[in-house]
Amino acid sequence: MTAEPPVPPSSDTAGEPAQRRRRDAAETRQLLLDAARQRFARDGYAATTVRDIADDAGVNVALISRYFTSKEGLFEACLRAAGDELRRTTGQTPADRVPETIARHIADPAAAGLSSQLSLLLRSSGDAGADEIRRGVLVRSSEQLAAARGWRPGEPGSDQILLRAQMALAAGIGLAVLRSSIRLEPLSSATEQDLVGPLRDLVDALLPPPES
Amino acid sequence: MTAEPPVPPSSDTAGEPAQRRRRDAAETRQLLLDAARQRFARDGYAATTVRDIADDAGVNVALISRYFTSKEGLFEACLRAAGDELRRTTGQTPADRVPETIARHIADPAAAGLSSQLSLLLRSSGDAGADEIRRGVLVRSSEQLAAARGWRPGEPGSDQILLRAQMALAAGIGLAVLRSSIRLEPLSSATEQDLVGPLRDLVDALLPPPES
DNA sequence: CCCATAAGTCAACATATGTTTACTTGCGGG
DNA sequence: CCCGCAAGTAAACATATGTTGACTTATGGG
Repeated sequence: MTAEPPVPPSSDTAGEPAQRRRRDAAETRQLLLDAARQRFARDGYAATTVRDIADDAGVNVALISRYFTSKEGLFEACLRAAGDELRRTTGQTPADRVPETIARHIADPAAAGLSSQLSLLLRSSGDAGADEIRRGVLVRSSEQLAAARGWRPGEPGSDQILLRAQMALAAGIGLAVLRSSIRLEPLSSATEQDLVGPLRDLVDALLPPPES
Repeated sequence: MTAEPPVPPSSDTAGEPAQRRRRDAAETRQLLLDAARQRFARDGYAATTVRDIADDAGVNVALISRYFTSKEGLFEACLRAAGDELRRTTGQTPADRVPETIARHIADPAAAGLSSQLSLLLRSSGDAGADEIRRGVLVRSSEQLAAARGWRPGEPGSDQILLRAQMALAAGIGLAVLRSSIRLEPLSSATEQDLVGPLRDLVDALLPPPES
């Protein structure tokens, strides 16, 4: 029924390869990962069905079990990928550019951006393994942020900074969810320009730059 | 099996009535509401089963359908209750006491506190009706907070304040979830004392008091 | 050119879950 | 005291969902 033939899409618009090789395990895996992250981030773990994900990715449901063992395994893979992505994007940000970086990535209209990675981090599957992974990602991220603002693991008054970094992280995650999942207006349609000012105030108030 | 007889609990410890009348529709309804709010806030809508809720409340599953029509209806009732509770607790807070109030209620060890009401507000059932209710609660709350800091509906530069109030709300919600659902340490075991300082910094930076 | 094998599909199954229907129980007014 | 009716219970049902195993098809080395 309306067989949708292979239709080589005559790549004219897309800058990316776009031409999907017809059978490519690695690419299929990645398609599933991307579709899953979006769904999990937006709707949560339990509300997302494996059939939804497979349909979004344009592949068969059974491949989820094949490539990721289970829905749970796919979720864990998404968390790990979010951890990598987070480390990559915020990794070499100069300490004083943190608010701009967060603002730019959170306001990113492309749904593939950091926004969905952040949202993903507060979704839980109830599974202990996944919870452990997420906790690790969050701890590492907050430590990274705290370190950029003067936190040193052992130092006495230093744990205050870590706590404040986690609060900043919480603010970023809450912001991402209220914007992209809940779609609260006017927050949801605020631009990067609108967000960067308040975000700078927020981060600087929570985490004053090391010396001034 | 192990019939758990009516066991009149010889009210010695509890300050509240505690002595449950054996058949009381209003009380049963409230028990269901409380149990549902806790579950929905902690685990999300889809991950919560009506049997979980009924068991927590100590009543039969069928009563959910009877009193709230459906799981969806119960969820909406929880959202409405959260809206009322939020208006009540933050309603008559003097504008300059906002951070303390938030800190006190978020740090509240009693799980019945504002913390779970806030967490509830980012859980979604996917139903349009529930989404509308939640959006209303969030909008009213942010407007209330914004008004305490100088926002006036029509005024030109005033929408900046509303945006910032929504960011503060997002921060509070993210904080509540990371603390109570995700249990991120050290954030999770931070006391009210630990939180009030950073929270004051956060709110004051985002929403400077009207005139200074 | 062929076919072994990896990549992908299909259909069935077991189970968990929201909801309903018929039944039982205890409370309170007459 | 007693019975009608509200409050509560138990079991069954339909469906949605994660997973599996047998089957089909394209691909690329020999």
